[in-house]
Formats: sequence, C-alpha cells, structure tokens
Amino acid sequence: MDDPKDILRRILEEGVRRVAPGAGPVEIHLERPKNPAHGDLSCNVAFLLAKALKRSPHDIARQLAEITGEAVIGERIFEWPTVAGGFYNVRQTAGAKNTVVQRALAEGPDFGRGRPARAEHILIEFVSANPTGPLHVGHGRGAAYGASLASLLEFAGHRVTREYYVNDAGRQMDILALSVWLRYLQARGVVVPFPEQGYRGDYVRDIAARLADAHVARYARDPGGLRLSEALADPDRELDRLIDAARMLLGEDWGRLHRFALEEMLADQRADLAEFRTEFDHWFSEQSLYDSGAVARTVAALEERGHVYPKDGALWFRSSAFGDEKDRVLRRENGQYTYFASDIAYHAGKLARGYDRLIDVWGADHHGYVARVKGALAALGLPCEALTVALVQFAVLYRGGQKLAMGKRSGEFVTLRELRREVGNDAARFFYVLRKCDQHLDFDLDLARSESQDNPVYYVQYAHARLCSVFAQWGGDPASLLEAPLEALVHHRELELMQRLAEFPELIASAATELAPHAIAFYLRGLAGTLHSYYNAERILVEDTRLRDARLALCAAVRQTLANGLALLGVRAPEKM
RNA sequence: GCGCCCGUAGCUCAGCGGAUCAGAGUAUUGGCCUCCGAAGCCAAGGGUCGUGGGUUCGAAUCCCGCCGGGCGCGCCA
Repeated sequence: MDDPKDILRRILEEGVRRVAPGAGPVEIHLERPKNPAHGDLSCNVAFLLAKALKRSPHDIARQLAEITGEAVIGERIFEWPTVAGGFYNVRQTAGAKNTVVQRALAEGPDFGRGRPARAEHILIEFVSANPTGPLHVGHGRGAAYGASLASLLEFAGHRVTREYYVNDAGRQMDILALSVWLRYLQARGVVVPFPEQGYRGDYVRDIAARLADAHVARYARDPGGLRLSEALADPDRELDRLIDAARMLLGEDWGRLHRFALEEMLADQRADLAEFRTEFDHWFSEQSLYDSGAVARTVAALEERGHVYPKDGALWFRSSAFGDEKDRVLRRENGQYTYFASDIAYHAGKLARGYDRLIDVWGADHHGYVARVKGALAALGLPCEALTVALVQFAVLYRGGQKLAMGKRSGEFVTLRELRREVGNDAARFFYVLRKCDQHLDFDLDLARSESQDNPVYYVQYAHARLCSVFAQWGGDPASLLEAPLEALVHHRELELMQRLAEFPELIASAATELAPHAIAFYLRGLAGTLHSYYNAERILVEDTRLRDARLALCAAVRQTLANGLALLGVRAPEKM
C-alpha cells in the first residue's frame, strides 16, 4: 500500500504546477508537526514560492488548499487541508491512521524495509584494524557503527557487501612475526633480547605458545646474531636489523612464521567480531594486491597519466593537484611501496569490482587521508565521488566518573573483548551508536553495566519484553489480530503510538541517506517511551474483547517495530529479562 | 601555522537539506504497585543554542571572523 506521505506529495506537486506554472520544479517537503493542532502532515512550499510569485505565503497556501482539496479528500484518508500562517496542513482521518498497524503486522520483519527507486550496490569497509594485536574499544565503535550502518542500508533496500581490509603487507607484520619468534625462543629458555618497539602484549606470548604447540622445535635457532646493539640511538633501525637477522636465520620458515602469526591474529579478531555480531563478507588481503601486481599497475597508470614524478630518489604522486595539501610518496627511496600506494590500488579495485558506491569507516585520526585517496581516484579518471568516508570519532571510557587512560604505548588500552565482557554485547552495541559518528563518545562503563532504569538499552528491551509478557498472558493466536477491529483505537496515546509507527519507514529512509544509525537508537527510545506511558495509563487485556483485540494488534505492531529496529543495531529483543 | 570534527539545560547529547525545535535522557524535588512486569509511569524547576557580525519575512540550523576543546599534518601503517 502507498504511503500517505507519498500520496499527498503527488497531489501537492500537481497543485504547485497549477498555482505557479512558471516556477519550475519545487521540492515538496512534508513533515510531521510536533504540535497536533497543526495536523498530521505539514508542508512549507508556500514559503518557498512566495518570493517568485510576489505573494504572501498565506495567500498561496490558501489557493493551494482550494485547488487540491478535492483530490485530498478523494483519497479518503485525509480531511480537507487547512492553512495556518502560510503552512499547508493536512489531518489524516481517524480511520486512516490505524492502517499502519495492519501494515506492520502483515509485513512483520519487513516492516520498514525500503524500496528505493534505484537500489545501489554498496561496498562498506570497516574496522580494518592492523592484524598485530587484539581489537580495542576504538575499533569497537567502528565495528558497531559499520555493522549497524550496513544493516540499515540493506534494510533501506540496497545491496550491501561488508569488507574488512587486512593490512598484512607492511613492516608491522614483520614486527609481529619477530615478536612472536622472540617470545617463542624465550619460552624455550633461549636468552634473547626483546626490542623496545616490539609488540609486548601478552597475546604475543600466547601466539608463541601455540606456535610451540603446533610446531615444537621447528623455529629454534642459534640466536647469535640477535644481540642488541649497545648503542640504541635509532630504535627503528635496530628493529629492522633484527627483522633482517631473523629472516636470515629462519630462511623459508620466516614466511611460515609470518603466516602463522597473521592467521592467529585474524582468527582472534574474527571470533571477537562474530561475538559482537559483526560479520564480514570479504576479508581482503593487502598482500594480494602486491602478489597480483595491482599495486605496480596502479602506480604505472598514474605515471602514464602524468601525475607522478621522481624526487630525492622516491616516486611522488602530485596529489596537491587534486585537492590535497601536498604531494605524497608512492614508492620510497628503498624501492618499497607505501601504504598509500596499495590503498590506491585497493580503492581503484573496489570500483572495478562494480560497486555503485563505496563507504569507508575510518577512525577520525585518519581524516587527513581522505583528500589523497579521493585525489588519487580522480587522477586515475575514476569517479571519486562514489567514495564516502565516514570518520568515527574517538570513544573515551569512563569508570567511576574517571577517564580511563588509553593508548597502545602505555599498554593500558582496553580491548573490545574486555569491554564486551564487562557490559555485555547488547549494551556495547547500543551505547556505541547512541552518538552520531562525528561526535566524541563518552562511554560510561558503570551506566552501560547497570541493570537499572538508568540504562537506555534495558529501557528499550524492557518495552519489548513487557509486550511479550502481555501476549503470553493473553495466550491467543497472534494471526487472528490481523482481523482486529482497529477502529476501536481512539485514545490519544493510541493515536500517538500509531503516529510513531508510521514514522518508522520514513526514519529508515532518512537514517540510511544520512548514514546515521544513531537515529534508530533515538527512535527506539522514543517508541519505547510512548509504549511505557500507554502501558501505565491503559490496560490492554480488558474485558471488552473488541477493544482488547484492537489494543493487542497495536501492541503486536509496536513489538514488531521494536524488534526490527533492535535487529538493525545488533541488539537482542528479549522476551523475558 | 594549516586542515578536519565539536561547543545546545548542572552532566551526557538529539535537533543542523530554514519556519510548526527550545528537545530527550540523567541529576534534583514531589507523587504512583491488593490491578497485563515499578528495569516502568506522572509532575515540577532548569538554556539569550560559545561569541561577534552577515544573508532572510524568519537562523540552534546557512556564510564570515573570533574564543574554547579534540584530532591530524612521516619516504609509518
């Protein structure tokens, strides 16, 4: 069935053509006024036309009402349009409002699903953490945002592919492999130094232990060449020297060790994310871009187009010609490609794979990176506007009113796993998306953990569980509610609930357009609040079976909507709590 | 210094393709369980929407300056 909003929009478009024939196309923007005195749908188009027509908005709106009135009431779901201060207002008939209840019950899990005129095929890349350590709470926000956004876009009617870019090619992986190997040797009683800049977390020892379990002594070597230099003037160079030494000593086993460490880390991240209800369709390897020659080809393509030049022994991309602050290195003096080079190849490849639209979810600390990636795509003659980068700001944890120290250096950082254990997956998912992504997030652990009225997660879940409990008590067949006499729903709180339900499909559409899953969280809190008020004010299981069935139908619609919204956020809709 | 993000009630934040947006939660105060789950509800107080200009019939919302906070400015990834 058609949405009342769409019906009214069509009527108004025709009306505007008659009132202002020369005005050209005007966007008809309909909103739902907060003040019920202004009707159910309101339009400001008269204000937009006032200047061109040199007439007062009130006058235009009045004429619009006269012209469109017949068509409006002809739809049988609206009353005659009214005009207030230049606004064109329409009230839905009492009978029309309850159609949303039937719609929600009939469509069930699909209530709210969008049917866009043009469904896009969207690739959303998120998390993409370095596989050199466990995910921390910053990644958690990216995961929650990306997963919710992906679900939202899919629900809005698009085709969505979720991808994780695995940075398995850089020096950091060598450092991980080295760190694992050194811990492995240490566990065997070999005395070797551990460099300052190696990965020092306990997880490295765990991987080393599993390496020993799986391969026993295979990687044992005489560590003669591993002695640290006395002078640690340049720790970076020292680290490189150790990596080279390890590579020499291990020979072919170095690659094996490297892969082992990578697989261990990925398995850990994958399991962590799966528990967090965040799944990916692809895990895309950066290394594969080198193996396939895509990186070299991409740089060559840039070169052919004349956007590359040599300087100081390195190869530079002229990104300043494409909106970036300055030029960037593609290939270093030592012959190695930069991360930027592989990233260009990666993004060009994404477009080549046929997606209409790319969404990258990045930590806000990478914002300086956006211009150069888009610039490189433009330089390759690719549609860089197809790429949208959503920058997710930092999350700061609070416990007992105190900010938790964070940072990898200090080793104090809280892992996503620890956070999930402490507050649970539901609270974590919900809290993470309770802020729009460009807002800094204060994550209050005490609040998220509290099983009290303070906690917004439980507030929404409780509304769902409460309704389930009513249905359990009733014990009837939910399918019978499709026939419920909805005209019995006349209470102002019932009208308010139906109004909220009618907003749900619109919310999905707008939240998807704005890449704003937080809007769902806010909507759900509002819907739950309206439900709680209703529940406290009115009894649902009343004697009058006619009224009872109508109310049960309304409650079933609300429950369905809560469940649909929570599902998008990756939060459970429990029947009992 | 340059660039991006953010300044809205005591606190944490929605609202930012103009009007019908001064909002929510929390905190404070006072009420509501012999009755479908009180993890709930009802009520009260609380803000010149950082600041100064500009555009407009109309600005929290758009533009510019300033102030304050966060982040970034590697031949790291």
